[in-house]
Amino acid sequence: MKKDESTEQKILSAAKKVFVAKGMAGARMQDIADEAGINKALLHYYFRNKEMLFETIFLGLAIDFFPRLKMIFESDDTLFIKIENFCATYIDNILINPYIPIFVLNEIHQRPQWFAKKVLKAGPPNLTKLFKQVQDEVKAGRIRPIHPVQLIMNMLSMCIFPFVAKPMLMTVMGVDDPLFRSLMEARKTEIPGFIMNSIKL
Amino acid sequence: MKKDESTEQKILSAAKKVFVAKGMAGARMQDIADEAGINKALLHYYFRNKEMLFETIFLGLAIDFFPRLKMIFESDDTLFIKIENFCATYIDNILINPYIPIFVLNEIHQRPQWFAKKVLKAGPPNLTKLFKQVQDEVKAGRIRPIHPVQLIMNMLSMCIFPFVAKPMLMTVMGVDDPLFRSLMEARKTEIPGFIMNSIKL
DNA sequence: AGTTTTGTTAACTATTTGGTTAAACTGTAT
DNA sequence: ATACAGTTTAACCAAATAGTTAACAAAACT
Repeated sequence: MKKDESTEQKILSAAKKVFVAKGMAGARMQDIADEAGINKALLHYYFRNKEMLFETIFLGLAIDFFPRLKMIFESDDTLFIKIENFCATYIDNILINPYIPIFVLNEIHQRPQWFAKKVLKAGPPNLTKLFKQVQDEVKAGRIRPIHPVQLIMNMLSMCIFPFVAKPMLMTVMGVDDPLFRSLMEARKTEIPGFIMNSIKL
Repeated sequence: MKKDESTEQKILSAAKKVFVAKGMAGARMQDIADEAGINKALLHYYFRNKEMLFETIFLGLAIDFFPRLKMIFESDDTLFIKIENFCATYIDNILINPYIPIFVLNEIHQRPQWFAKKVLKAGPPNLTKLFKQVQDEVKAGRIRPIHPVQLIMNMLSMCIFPFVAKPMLMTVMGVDDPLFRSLMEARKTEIPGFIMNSIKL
């Protein structure tokens, strides 16, 4: 419970924490109330029901995130700069809240249609420009031939997956928290380097 | 409901389907009973409670999976062959049940300690040999310098992440099911190629 | 055939959980 | 002070859900 925030802010912080940790299905309204240091009825005073509170949190995360993607992907930078920018920015942001990706991806998996509807309404990042840049670089003979979707998938995978799989990787590879963090810091430049080495001719 | 299976098998199939789709917290014993075409009490006759049924399913998936990993990683093949083998085998297997990775990773995220205990008991794949191979290749000057953990993370990420993020990628990138499948088929050789290009000197 | 064991069900119980109600409290304007 | 709106709480309710019971059916055993 944080003292100096307004009740609504306390609820939002608490809900974010509980939803991200346990997911929509696993989260309990009582847990959120406890975490916020308030009565459960007060939760329903501010947010009519669990669904609305969840939607507020989930869309808050998405709304916070998509514009950053858009800015990078739809900018006028070269492909190489975009890749560097994305990896550094994305990893930096996620390091602050490492469990958001698994939460978001799992909820999307639970309700793909609901997500698709919300995303289309919000105006998703437009990838056509980025795709065209890849195709142009290929045609110009500056990079090896590769399907733009495959390239973007590779980049997204290498940036996001380690966070999604953090507990598994730590167990199976015997990595502890500080090492994980420093590996991720390193990846901000490792991944762009890895990609460049692979596609540059 | 499948007719010609034993009741226990019907339960296991149904439970796997429901747990993988909805996760432990979201799955309902009634759903599993319905899916198996039996009474809910019969579920408790075969499996004392939800926790035990879940454990059976989850460990079944892990037990089915780790040995395959071990075989590849602990074999005597060269690093390059291991990478090729892993990508092709892994993607082939996951294409059959594409939602297992997000299910498994999410449950591990919910109960990292429980998972760590189970994994240590089961004897997890030993990566030291693979790590040493990477270091040797680096020393011999056959590949660019790279931390083995980073290389393995890159490979795992590119193989697994697209399945974890399937609904999001399909929405954001405008990919449909057949295209997704063919992209994944292509990745069985694309990923090893991408990695080779990046690290080969 | 009769008896015991195993498998199956309908109906039930206990608990968890999302949500409501009505009363009490807090500050503010009259 | 008092009336009043907004805020907060304790107590409560109803639905959902995991798990139990007791009776019944089928199979295996004598």
